[in-house]
Amino acid sequence: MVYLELKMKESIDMFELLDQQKTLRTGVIHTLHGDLYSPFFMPVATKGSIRGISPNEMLTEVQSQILLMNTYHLYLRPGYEKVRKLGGLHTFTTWPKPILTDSGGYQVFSLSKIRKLTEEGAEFRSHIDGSKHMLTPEESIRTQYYLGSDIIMVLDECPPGGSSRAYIQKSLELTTRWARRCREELDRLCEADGRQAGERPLLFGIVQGGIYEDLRKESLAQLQEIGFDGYAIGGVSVGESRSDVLKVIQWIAPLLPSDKPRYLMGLGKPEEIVYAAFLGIDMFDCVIPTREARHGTVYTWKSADKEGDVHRYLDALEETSQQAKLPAESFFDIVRIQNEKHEYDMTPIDCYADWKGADQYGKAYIRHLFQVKEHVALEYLSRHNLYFYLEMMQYIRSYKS
RNA sequence: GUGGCCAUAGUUUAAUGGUAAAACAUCGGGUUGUGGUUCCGACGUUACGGGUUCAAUUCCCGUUGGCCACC
Repeated sequence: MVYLELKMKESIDMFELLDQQKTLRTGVIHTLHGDLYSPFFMPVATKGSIRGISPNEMLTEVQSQILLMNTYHLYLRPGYEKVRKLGGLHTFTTWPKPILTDSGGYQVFSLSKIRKLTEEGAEFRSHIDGSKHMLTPEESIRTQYYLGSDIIMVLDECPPGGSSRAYIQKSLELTTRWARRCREELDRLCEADGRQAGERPLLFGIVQGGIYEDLRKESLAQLQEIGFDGYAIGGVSVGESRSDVLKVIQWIAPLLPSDKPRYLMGLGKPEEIVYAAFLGIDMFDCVIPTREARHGTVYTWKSADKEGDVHRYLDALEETSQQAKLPAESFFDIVRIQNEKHEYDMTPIDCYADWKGADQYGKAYIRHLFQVKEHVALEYLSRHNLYFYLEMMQYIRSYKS
């Protein structure tokens, strides 16, 4: 009884709700490597680094609170045993703040050539050397645990957008069985290492169910029965229409436990993040700011009153989010650096950006560097988009209705 | 001066007596739990003038331009 009370208290303390404005909430998550103020965005450091930006710069300049790293990639290279010997990801990469790792499942499905899905796990061949591997729920958890992750994700199956209702139902049940095995494996590892509550990494479950409201609810109920430190919405924006994506978020976000962090996996565009944050999502990750930057697309502010623009967008969401729609007026613009109209334009990419170096180069020069494939241009644009995203999150957190 | 070879997209090259193809470049768009150089689309009066033919980028003659060899 005392133990149960202690356990309940612990799980409540791990996440604290600080404030709520309409359906938008701000909070703090306590992890083994410090506190995270939500809503926040997690830049994707696939193999232990954001492409072209050092961990030190992410810490001191970009000032990200957390990085996401990919278990699939780190499992294959350098492998978790090597990372463990080197002191874990934080020591290895010199990144001192929290790290969230994914389960590796998503990449097994999207990258590896041959795969076979069984009750036991996902069999796949490495995209690097073709070697055969078996990713089970237990192996995924062991890998994330020994990498030294602060927030561990369960292994799940993420069916593509067009999957049938019958398949999605079967799939989410498998995901639940895997989630239970993940829970048990992490508990076992922590107990073996004598870790008390509060000394353990957090484990998040993943709600599946595609575009079906009842299946989403069923998936969530099954996961809650097992019990997790946080709940993620998975299987979103994997091929469905934009309106379906918005609908799924609108349905499921309010149903996620309010005393636990809520994580929307893999999204999204700036307006989608503001939309989901308004509906009560706390955590985000997406490759868009860095991948689009490498392909020449950057997000820029519309006016000098950046914070006001984001807040007005949030105001407008009170109406539109009820119909699962986005407000008509945006708070940002898109610049494609390769466009010819920038050929003689010596003004900065974003005259309202105020990160160090944002006004250093004119568009004409960046465009030139981009066209001749100078890596420095890709890094500059990645840096710009990451600053944009993190600044946007800051304005979401400062919202008062 | 004589002989030979060549001329196709911005560039480098295909092809065929019957609506000209690719790569790269250029231009425009895409990218949502990252295979670092990605994906999709657009862009041509086949050097010029004549001839043969139902039909010529293709065959013939000439013009212009380029390359090679010889004197």
